[in-house]
Amino acid sequence: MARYERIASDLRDAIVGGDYPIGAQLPSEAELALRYSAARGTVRQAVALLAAEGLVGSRQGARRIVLGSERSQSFAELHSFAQWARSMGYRAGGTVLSSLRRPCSPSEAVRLSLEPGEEVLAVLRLRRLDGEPVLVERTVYAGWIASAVERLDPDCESVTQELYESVGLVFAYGEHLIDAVAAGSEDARLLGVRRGSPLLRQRRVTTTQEGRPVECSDDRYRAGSVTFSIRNSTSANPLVRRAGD
Amino acid sequence: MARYERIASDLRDAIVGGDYPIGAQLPSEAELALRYSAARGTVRQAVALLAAEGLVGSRQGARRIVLGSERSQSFAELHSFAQWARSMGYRAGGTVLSSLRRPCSPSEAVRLSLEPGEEVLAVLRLRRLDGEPVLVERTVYAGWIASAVERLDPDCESVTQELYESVGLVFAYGEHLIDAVAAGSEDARLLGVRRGSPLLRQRRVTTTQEGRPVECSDDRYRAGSVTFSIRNSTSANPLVRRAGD
DNA sequence: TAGGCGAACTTGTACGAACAAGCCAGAGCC
DNA sequence: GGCTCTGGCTTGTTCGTACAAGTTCGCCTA
Repeated sequence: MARYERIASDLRDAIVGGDYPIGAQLPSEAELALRYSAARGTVRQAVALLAAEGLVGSRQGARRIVLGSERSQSFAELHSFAQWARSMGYRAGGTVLSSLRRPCSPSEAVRLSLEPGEEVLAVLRLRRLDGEPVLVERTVYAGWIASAVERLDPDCESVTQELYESVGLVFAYGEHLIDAVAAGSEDARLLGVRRGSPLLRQRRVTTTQEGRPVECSDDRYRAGSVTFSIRNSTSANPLVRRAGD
Repeated sequence: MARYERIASDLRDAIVGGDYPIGAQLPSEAELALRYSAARGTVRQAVALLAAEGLVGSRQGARRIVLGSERSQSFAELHSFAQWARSMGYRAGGTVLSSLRRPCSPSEAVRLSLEPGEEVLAVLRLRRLDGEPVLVERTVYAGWIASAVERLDPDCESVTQELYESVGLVFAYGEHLIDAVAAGSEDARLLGVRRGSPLLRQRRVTTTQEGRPVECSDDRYRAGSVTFSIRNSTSANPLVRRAGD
């Protein structure tokens, strides 16, 4: 673990633990540098990490202040339903309802950087939280990873983890589009809600470390089961609003 | 404008302009440093900015790669409906439907760091995009800013901008919770949809530069009108999934 | 031909220094 | 008392250096 990560982790623990309540000031960079026997640049890397997490805010000339005290977790939680569920203390379940190879559609070709008509694997999964169905996942995998996906246990808990362990595949980058839609008849039947009732939809495309697209997915959460959360500031902010499509 | 911001802006333009298509490699830090006559550290700050925006990805040892080419805009866009609409080329409209001083509820007291029962200003606004109603905004302002809000034009386009110009108030930090809900009867009437139809809800709390809460709001978008978008990576990611509440 | 090895390249981490720019509180003035 | 102004503190920006760690690709060998 890098030095700046250690410092960041230390400060994060102090904030989460209440040593620095919301609104309080953090020690100055100079003082932290002294305390950890590190250069000021290293301390700055540490607090930049906390700022990116939305835990602290900073303005030139003034001491850094604590904005929040909730631990926010990383990419894995957003990408992997199972890992998120586990970290929250829930029991995640899942079932593959269908799995089918077919030629990709034009829009899938664009999103997955494939040739038109190239073969993809379409999988429909129902995910459960403590036994309750909360998520319908319609995922399309690029052909080159299809066979590894097909070898997975249909009731496999964490697809992400299994793919890492079996073929060393790492999901590294993702783009996510979030909006609300009405439940279709299949959604309604699977989630146990009425047709037309509100669902939170997350469409995503995930790529490897090299930037190669692996899968795109249309995930629909039962209303009330999941909320997305983000902290931002004038300087840093990755979440953007878009016109509907 | 700082040097690293100039470099970042330059690279961003090149990416958005197609000089570096998705999947392409960026020049090495050393080469960029040479090209811009800057130290490597400065170049690193620049590309870190692009990485935070999700435009490029990076791994130790390998060249940085381009992940996306869409310009993502900042905090202002997420916070201010009018500024976002303008940047997208839409005409934003808005009307204050009601404005009322009342004691704050217990939950509002917590979110706005107020004493229980302290006075707040509750405002109901309907927002339009090119004339079409797309957003119902239920905002609660802390008492200390209430009179400035009441002085605003009821049809004022950008509350954020007006408050900055009239009292110098800057919205600096925000926390946002995003989920889906069914339209209530008031929502349905105002947005022209059926009761129970899906809405995208964004609940937010905004604070000043000093970390002092200014307002909290419950915004509901008509389904299909707006999508939230985020890019993330294994290393940087502020958007998290939460259990429903 | 397939596989392994290594050298060159590239990004990550850390240090130290200097100056710029903004904030804040206390001193001093009206 | 209230206002202004200044000096010290704190964060922001930039430079330069050095080494660590990971990737890539060509070369050599079996």
